[in-house]
Amino acid sequence: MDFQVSFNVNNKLFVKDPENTDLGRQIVKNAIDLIYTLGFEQFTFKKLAIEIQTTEATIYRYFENKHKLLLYILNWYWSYMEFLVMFKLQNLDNPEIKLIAVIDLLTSDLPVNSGKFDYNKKFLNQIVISESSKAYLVKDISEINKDEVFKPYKDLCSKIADLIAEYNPNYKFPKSLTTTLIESSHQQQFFADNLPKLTDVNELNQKDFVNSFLKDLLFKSILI
Amino acid sequence: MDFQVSFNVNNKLFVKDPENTDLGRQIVKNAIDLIYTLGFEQFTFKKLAIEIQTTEATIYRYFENKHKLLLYILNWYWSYMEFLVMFKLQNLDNPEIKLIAVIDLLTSDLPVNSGKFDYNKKFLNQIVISESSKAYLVKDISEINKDEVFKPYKDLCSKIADLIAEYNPNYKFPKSLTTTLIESSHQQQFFADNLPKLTDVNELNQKDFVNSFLKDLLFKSILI
DNA sequence: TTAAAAATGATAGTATTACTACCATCTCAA
DNA sequence: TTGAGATGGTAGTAATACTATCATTTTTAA
Repeated sequence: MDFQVSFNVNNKLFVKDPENTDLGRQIVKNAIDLIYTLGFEQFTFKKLAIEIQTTEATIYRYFENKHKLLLYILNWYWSYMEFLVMFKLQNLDNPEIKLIAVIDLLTSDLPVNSGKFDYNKKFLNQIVISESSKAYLVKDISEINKDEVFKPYKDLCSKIADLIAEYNPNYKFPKSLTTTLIESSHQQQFFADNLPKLTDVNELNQKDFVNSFLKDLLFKSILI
Repeated sequence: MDFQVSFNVNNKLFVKDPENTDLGRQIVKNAIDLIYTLGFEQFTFKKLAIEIQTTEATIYRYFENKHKLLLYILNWYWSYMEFLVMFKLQNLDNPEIKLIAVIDLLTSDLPVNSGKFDYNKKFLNQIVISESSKAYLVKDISEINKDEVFKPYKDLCSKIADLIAEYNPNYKFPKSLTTTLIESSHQQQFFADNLPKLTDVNELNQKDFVNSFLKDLLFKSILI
């Protein structure tokens, strides 16, 4: 199996499309590595410029600021995730099995190969876990929301919410349950790594623990 | 009913205890107002100093940096919340009623009066909703965790987790469910305000909506 | 093929942030 | 009344988050 996946990430997120040039792809790839290594607060365009041996000015030609760059990376992730969901669900028709597949995706690492985008998927996963809420927990959210920068996230959520509604049309909170599952999958992984007393991780590995917690939460909530 | 509540907030969080002086209390009070108004990213000690007509140097005599000040404020909140939980649960012995009382607390505004601490409770609530995850989603979490700065949060969680275990001793994820409920209560309020399509808010007001969602989630999960 | 256009590099500069240092003053308590 | 502690005021530094300008290189289109 070998194919190219490509998404059109919202063009409000960049000044110049980084997918079109070597340098652009270098910027995104190394940004992922650096944000993972330093954390978003310590990450700067200056440090990134030094890393790829260019200048700040050049990076500013691609992205207005680091917040937009983070949004770009997350949008790429959410689009890829939605693609994976579609891909995994094809040929499945039992709603329960579909939902199990979704939870499995939410709690596993991204598959490594996706064509020319050799982003470090482990790092990308960790960024989503540790930094993604910083993309929306900002004072000017209503401004940036106008540019539809949360569309891929919303699309994924609405797809999952539809599966829930399919499973149990009477359940009252399909969307809120979906966002709770997604955000909780990040939180619980973060807590399991860093503040394990806030979780019930045990001898199981973390991914399995989060997976079983989320399944329990989901299926008890939507039980018919 | 009139009484004084006082908590000893972890002394690793300040250089000089702000509760002991007028200026110290001014700093905390106005920090809450400013963080609410500007958001944590735009909030600076310089702006706070101008607001209360003092200098940056003075504020640095109380707090090492703005992250510690945020932690201080959140610790105060979590300690107060634990006090409220204890207070509300006294004389209750039905585990279900206790849990309902907890959810009600998590989804309502703080009571206005608590002695000399005339912090703006509405603002404090919003700060907890919008900024609290920034306190732990940092690269040096394991460092700051050594100073027990998350103790009040952990204590509250463990208290609630105990109630869940009391209700259903066989439920496997009392702690993870607790953190999910708390964090989800913030998230859903934030989404209801800012990205309502990610939720199922309807004609109900937001607090009622979040309240009923969380109760549904909780009691279905721990059903015996 | 050549000239124009676009992309990048190099350097510099500004305002703000996140501090630290130092000294003067003021106050309150022994 | 003296002296310790709290605060004010000023200054300074390194880093951040940009913007501007100009030179060079690369691409493209006529």
